[in-house]
Amino acid sequence: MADATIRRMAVSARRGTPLTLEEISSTALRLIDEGGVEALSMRKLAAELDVNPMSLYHHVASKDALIRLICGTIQQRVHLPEDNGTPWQDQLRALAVAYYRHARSHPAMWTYLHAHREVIEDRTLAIWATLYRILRMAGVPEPELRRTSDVLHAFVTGLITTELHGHVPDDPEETAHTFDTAVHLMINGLAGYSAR
Amino acid sequence: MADATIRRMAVSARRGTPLTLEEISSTALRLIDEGGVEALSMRKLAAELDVNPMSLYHHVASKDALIRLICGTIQQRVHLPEDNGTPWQDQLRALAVAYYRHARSHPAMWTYLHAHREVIEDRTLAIWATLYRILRMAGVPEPELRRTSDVLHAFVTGLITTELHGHVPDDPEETAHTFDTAVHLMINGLAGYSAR
DNA sequence: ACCTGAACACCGTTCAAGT
DNA sequence: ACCTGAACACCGTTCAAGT
Repeated sequence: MADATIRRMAVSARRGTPLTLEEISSTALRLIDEGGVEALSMRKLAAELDVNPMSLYHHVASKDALIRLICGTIQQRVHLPEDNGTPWQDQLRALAVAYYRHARSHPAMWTYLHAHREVIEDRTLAIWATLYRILRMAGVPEPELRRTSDVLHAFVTGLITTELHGHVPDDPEETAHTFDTAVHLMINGLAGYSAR
Repeated sequence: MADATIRRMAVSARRGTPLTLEEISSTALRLIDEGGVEALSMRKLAAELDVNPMSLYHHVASKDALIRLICGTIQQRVHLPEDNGTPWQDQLRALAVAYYRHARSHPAMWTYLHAHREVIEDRTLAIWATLYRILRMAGVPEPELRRTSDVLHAFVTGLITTELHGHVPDDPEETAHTFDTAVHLMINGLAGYSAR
């Protein structure tokens, strides 16, 4: 009815180029980055892509499936530090920093991800391999590895969530200092293993 | 139009008794407990109370304000352990356990609360006083108190979030063990202070 | 003072129909 | 194969009207 509709019909389908899953999910992620997960609606997303809302359902089963898809691609995007031969304390810190940087790049999606952990939990994820490697260096005994890595992951997750939603507007100095305190606490806590 | 409407009109207002804020917020909390925050709708809430949806707006400014109200009452409900003269290690553990119990009583609301931390942050809350007291006993120097308590609170929050959304369906033994690991890590981490 | 119905501007999703 | 419009069953909230 509106002239937007007429224009769209005239070009057969949205500007000529066909809709792709990649295009859908990256635009959806941008909307989430800009306004939080609750700002994503299938209708707004379709408008952003200059497409009929229902066209989306030809590429994606539901809004939920779309969000899960985005969660997956985000998780693969974390850049984990390699083993560089430095002491485990340094490597643990580097891992935590990398995780924090990753969270900062898509804060809203990250928060959603960790409040709906059923979406993650893929224990084959590279993060766990890296964490295991570092904890072995720290002297954590094999049977304690899984639990210890779970706990440390939970600690860092809690820390990042707090930092992301914490002090307005954003104080890098304060964040760095808090981060230092946290890493020191974790390293101290693990020190008991290598001492024995 | 439906006979429910006719019945309601006949009794003048919903079963005779007038609507109260208490009744609204406790019913809303029940709905959230049962189906998560996303299961709360003003219209479903009104139906549950056998009232016109718009009547709610006479007691509450918006759905958001209602949720904030519930967040507040929930937070006051946490039962914090008193100083009982035992070592700080025991008291820290007791505090963490109390916090976990509290989270378990309203998991959905608790998760929402900690993913929207702008709703909390009231530093006068009793939890911070208790944490400060314990950390002073642990030998944390005064200028480090705020940051250290922030970090430990973040750690416990992350741990609880993980536990709440973790292993299906619910393994108390595993939870207890993980909890032990976490508390030991924190106590070990803090031990550096009293040693000096 | 408190409650209500109709209405507005939104949602996600189904389905039958178009090219 | 891919896209579309109309429709359905929902939302939160405003507003004028009722008691």
